[in-house]
Amino acid sequence: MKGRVIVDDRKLKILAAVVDEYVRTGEPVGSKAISKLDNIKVSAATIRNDMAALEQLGYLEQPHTSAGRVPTFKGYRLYIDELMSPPDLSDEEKHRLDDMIGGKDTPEELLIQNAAAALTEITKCAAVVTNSVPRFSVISKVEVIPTGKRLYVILLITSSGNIKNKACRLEFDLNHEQLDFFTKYIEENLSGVSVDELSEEMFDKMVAAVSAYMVSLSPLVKGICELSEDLRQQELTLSGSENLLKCDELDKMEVVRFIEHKDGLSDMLEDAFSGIQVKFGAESGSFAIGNSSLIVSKYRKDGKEAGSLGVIGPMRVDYKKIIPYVEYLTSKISYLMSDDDENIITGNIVDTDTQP
Amino acid sequence: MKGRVIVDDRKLKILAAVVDEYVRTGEPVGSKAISKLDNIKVSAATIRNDMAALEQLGYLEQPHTSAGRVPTFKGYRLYIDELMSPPDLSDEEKHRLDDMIGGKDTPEELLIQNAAAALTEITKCAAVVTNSVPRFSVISKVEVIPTGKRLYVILLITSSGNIKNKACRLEFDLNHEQLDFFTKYIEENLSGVSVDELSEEMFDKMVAAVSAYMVSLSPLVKGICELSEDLRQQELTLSGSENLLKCDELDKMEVVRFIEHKDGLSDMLEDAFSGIQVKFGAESGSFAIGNSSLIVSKYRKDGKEAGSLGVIGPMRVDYKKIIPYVEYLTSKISYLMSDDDENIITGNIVDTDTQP
DNA sequence: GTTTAGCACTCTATCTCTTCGAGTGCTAAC
DNA sequence: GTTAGCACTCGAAGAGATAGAGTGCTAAAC
Repeated sequence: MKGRVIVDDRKLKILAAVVDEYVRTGEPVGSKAISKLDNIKVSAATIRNDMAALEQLGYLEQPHTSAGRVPTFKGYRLYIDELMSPPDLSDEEKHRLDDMIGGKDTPEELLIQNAAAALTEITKCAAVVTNSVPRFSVISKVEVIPTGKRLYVILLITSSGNIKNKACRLEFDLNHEQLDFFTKYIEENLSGVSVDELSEEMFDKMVAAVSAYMVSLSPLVKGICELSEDLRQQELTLSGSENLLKCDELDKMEVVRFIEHKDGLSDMLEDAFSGIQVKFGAESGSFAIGNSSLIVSKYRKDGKEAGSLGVIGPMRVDYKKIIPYVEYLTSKISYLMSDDDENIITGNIVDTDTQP
Repeated sequence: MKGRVIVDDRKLKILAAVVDEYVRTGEPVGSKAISKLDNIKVSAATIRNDMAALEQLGYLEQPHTSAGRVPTFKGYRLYIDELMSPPDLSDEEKHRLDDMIGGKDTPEELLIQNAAAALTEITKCAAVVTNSVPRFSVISKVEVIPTGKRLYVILLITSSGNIKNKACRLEFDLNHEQLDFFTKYIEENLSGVSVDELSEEMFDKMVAAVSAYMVSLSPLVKGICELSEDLRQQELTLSGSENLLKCDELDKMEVVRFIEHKDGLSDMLEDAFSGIQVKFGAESGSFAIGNSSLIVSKYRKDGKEAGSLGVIGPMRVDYKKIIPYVEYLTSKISYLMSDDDENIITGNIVDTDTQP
């Protein structure tokens, strides 16, 4: 074994070239192919030496002795973080995306669905979106509405316009006074509370307090508790998953299991910090697909993180092309969802277009 | 070519045996394998002749010249409609199912979800259920709840316990009187109206009437109209879809596309008439999976069709086993959903005999 | 006329063997 | 430090060869 291997500029250039070629062709890349590239001036033999060094450093690997090199995920990581410079989208591409996702009057729900559809179509990968996360919203209203014999509907509304309801059957009917007491109590305890703060213990206490007044009220509190769980649960939509099955480099069984259970996806999306990020299946314990990569970015609503938008594909994916798309879409969605003039509370189904 | 080929009893018996064997083993069935069966007394040579005849008639086919026979979908059709006699479930099996789905006090929603889960587990196929269709239910309550500046939540509740809500933004805030007027008007016009009767024209008329009082009320009516459309739309749940992906005989791409879009499934379930039915993907244009089969039956609530329950698997599926399960579950669900004192219609053929 | 035994034939799946070529690492020369 | 040349390795792809399952047909038996 020789001494320390140094990563010089040429080696990085070669690494980038290998990744580009591999992404383009899907075949392991040999020294000869690299030497033919315009921006590489050295001979195949030199490249061979450098490639051997890059392999020793863990950036490249050989499927078998007499094959070309393939980037390792460490190689991709370096490529993405340091070597690659994705070009800007052309105006034409931007307009195309704009047309696909909708405008200010498009409901948020539809906006992110359209964005997912656009990503699916353009990238030929799977797209994943999460709903506007209601974390930063607060409970704005709780109603209990009698609808039949011992039957009540609970209505929970948040400041972000999320509405949940649930039917609840009690053992006894409530008279006006009791209903009033309950509604007041709940309003006092929940109004203005952030969705994030709602906890099981909190509801346990409320059950205790309410039961002291009237035992048979506790199912209502439990109902509200369940609704609040629904609220905290962010919805996640995976679309274009058939594209994942078309990828030869992904294990079909893993893909199938992933499509079914979406293991670890929610965490992966949640964990992402600001800006665009690329994560590899290999780097994450929970995210199930081995050779996959997730390109994800969070969109914002009125300056606050509201949800994520991402593309799932094989590790061998055209990052240069996809990253600008995801970046553009998230910023566009952030813009479309935010209110320039006032802080309007728009729910996922609010119809702002009120004229006939 | 010889003269007319006659389908005698023995040929049918052989066809049935071929289907049974094929279902059991998954391999093309040869004459020898059939001749070894206890209930077949003739020699392999005779069976060969009969199988050739069955092939000529389109009931069997050969994957290639020197392979055994496989049933065509026409063969399955004959088998299912005429030849097969599924055994009754044992009491043990019935109890097992009873435990799995719940009892009279289980909410309807949960009841059908449990039934789907049971079918998924037992059959190792996918199960599909549709919600109790609220067609026969009536609007029992409409509420309009102010929740913010010019923001209202509409709540629509049906007699069957279905609850829908929607946020709606108006151009002006309503005062107490206006809200009262609107609520009264809506209650008068919609209370007790069956979900089935709700029509676009009806709402158009209401928009006109309400606009005469106050133009900016019309978004509320439109909101209610949209909710009523939601009500009419039956919900469809596909569970255990990973089982479909495990089937070698189904095309993975088709399955994934199907899981994602559920093409044609709704129609297939809706089309079914009374009693248990088996449909093949090959027979239907819209239903997407080629070699699949759908075993479906409708359940009833108080004598009226309320929803469907079915199993989706490969055509090579153990009909003898699955059909009794689906039959039992639909009749059980029909029973559980209906009030005991009313006439209960059970079984695959309408049973006018109502005594227990 | 129907059924059966026997036999030649067909076709696939599987294995081995060979060839081909891409790509490498190493060495020696520049 | 770079390059040309060369022997070597290894997998992919193709060609037989073989085995086995199943058939269709014929002629004999019932």
